[in-house]
Amino acid sequence: MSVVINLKDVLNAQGGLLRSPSLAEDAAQTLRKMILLEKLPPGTALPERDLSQALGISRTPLREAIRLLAGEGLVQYTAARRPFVADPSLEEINDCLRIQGALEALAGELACTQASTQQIKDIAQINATIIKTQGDNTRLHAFQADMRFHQSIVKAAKNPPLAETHAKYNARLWRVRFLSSQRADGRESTRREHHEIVEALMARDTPRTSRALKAHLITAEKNIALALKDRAAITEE
Amino acid sequence: MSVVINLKDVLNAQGGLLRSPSLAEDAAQTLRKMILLEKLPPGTALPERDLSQALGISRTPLREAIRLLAGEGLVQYTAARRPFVADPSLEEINDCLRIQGALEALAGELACTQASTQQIKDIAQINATIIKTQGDNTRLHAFQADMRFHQSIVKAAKNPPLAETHAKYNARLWRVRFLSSQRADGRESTRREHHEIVEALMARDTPRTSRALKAHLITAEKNIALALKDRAAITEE
DNA sequence: ATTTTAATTATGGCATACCAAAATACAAAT
DNA sequence: ATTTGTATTTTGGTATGCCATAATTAAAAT
Repeated sequence: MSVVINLKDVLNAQGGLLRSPSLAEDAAQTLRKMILLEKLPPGTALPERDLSQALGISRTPLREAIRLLAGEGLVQYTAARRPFVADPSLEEINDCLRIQGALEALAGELACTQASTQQIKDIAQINATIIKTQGDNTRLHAFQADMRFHQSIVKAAKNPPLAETHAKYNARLWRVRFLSSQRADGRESTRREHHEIVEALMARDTPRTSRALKAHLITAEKNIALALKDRAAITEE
Repeated sequence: MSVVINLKDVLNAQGGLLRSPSLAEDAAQTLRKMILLEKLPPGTALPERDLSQALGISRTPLREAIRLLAGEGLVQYTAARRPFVADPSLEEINDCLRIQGALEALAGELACTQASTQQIKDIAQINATIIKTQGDNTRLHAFQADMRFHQSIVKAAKNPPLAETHAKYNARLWRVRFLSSQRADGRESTRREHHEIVEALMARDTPRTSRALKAHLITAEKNIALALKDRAAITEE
């Protein structure tokens, strides 16, 4: 008996490259962006027929896309099972941020013992890039760099389910975090906290890393509360 | 303009009672049980046609059920998108247990400040019942009581997304935890650790509760490793 | 004018049919 | 006997149609 190794399987094992996405996954990605950029504002109804027609696909894959987003918390259902864009209260956002904080703290702890030196260097490198390009890039780019920073830490923890759950909460919090990243005042504390996280990681100091990441998420909580308050003031003019 | 309050909506808001489950949800529950009781052992292929026929439904809701289970990590897909019952390695199980540990620790911390005295009493009560009925109930009942104990703590944290994610990892770990709960030797340490958790909660001592829950999950990790080792020895006879 | 009730429409749940790609079985060649 | 090439079957992805129920509108009754 010979062991057959399929090239495609091997490639796909590495993070699902190569595999052409289904219409449902495409649609989910499209809808995700539309929700996060508030092209589909919170509370918007998502009728299957209209949406599928708008995206040029049939109801079946569109339905599946909506279920995916519901699994991420971006879409909810009414009692009559009608899907709509989730409109999380500040409380719910804070609930999610606390979870994200616990997940990142765990990731940081694991990274202290699991990460390769190269991975820690990479994390430091990403942070250096963030500082250097501060200002000249668009806000969107800066924000995405920040996401990469946190993702690289989670990745260094070498715990795939953790990465998955973390990614889910990232998606769920993307919109409000993007909102809060627009504000200039939190920038300095972000820079300082990132520095502390990198230092703690390089020292492979587990409790310090954990503390630094938790503190960072608490700061995020404060900034988001301020951003939403500002926004509410603007909206009701 | 009058504000219309729909009775059904109000009832459904309380945890989705009343709403008759869809065929997909029914099927998901059926499959969940079959997977967890190893009626569908790890690695089993889950062809849509056969399964839907076996359950007496069409492919559409069956597909949806499979996606639900995939979202919980109970089902995975091959590179060619063929679903099969997940067969987690000991490593992956431990990854999940660490996440569950972090989630429960967070829940315990939140419960210390958020839980009502009644809720903490309830938690203590559930634990008392576990101790009292130790032995005379079937192992399944004892196991379910243990689940209720942990769930009641998470519930007391008053963080719905946390409860949701915790429930997901519970589903994912159900099978191996059930397996390990069959072993008699871990029983005494479980009893002691449960006691410590309850004490810490009643004292509303945040760090102590956190520590107690983390320690409990580490014990679980050890017991599960032993249980899987035993089982492997039996299987290869 | 307001409330009830009936008719209409919109919407999600489900079943089914078709297709392309993957897996399998089988035949031929070496 | 092993490998290669080809036909067949299996399987997931997608589109579509029908149905029951919820939402909406129109009509009728008070």
